[in-house]
Amino acid sequence: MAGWLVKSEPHDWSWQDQQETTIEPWTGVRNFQAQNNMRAMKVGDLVFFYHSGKNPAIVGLCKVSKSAYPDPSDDTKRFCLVDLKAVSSAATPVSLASIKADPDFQHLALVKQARLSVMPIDKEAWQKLYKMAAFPA
DNA sequence: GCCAACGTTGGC
DNA sequence: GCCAACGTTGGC
Repeated sequence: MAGWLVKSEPHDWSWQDQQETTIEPWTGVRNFQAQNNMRAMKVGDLVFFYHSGKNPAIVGLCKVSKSAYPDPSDDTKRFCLVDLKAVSSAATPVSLASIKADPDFQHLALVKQARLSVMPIDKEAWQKLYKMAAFPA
């Protein structure tokens, strides 16, 4: 199963905000690589919700509730977005520092490409991160 | 708040 | 089509 990670700046859109809404159109992705990743998402795929900025960490788990469709607010018609739904909160947020400190995670785009805001997470890394975050069943 | 990394834009 | 300049993101 494919796993993903999306970043959000908490002052802009936080995990708190995400939980208080049912479905959130994931707008504002204006990077082709990130766009390509979003287009590869399927309904039901799970997505880590990551806070950038101060105390960067994986804080929550979302599910794709609608796969990529054109962003109606985009005049250039170049960009798509997906809808995300909050699933559960990490009992133990996984900090970027701890991810960087673990040799198993050195290949992740999160470590190697700081500026990419939507990225795939391979199965092994996903399972380990999932355990570390201790999501309630 | 600063600075490094990197993606995008635009001139040639 | 290349490359320099610029803007933005995000970690510290």
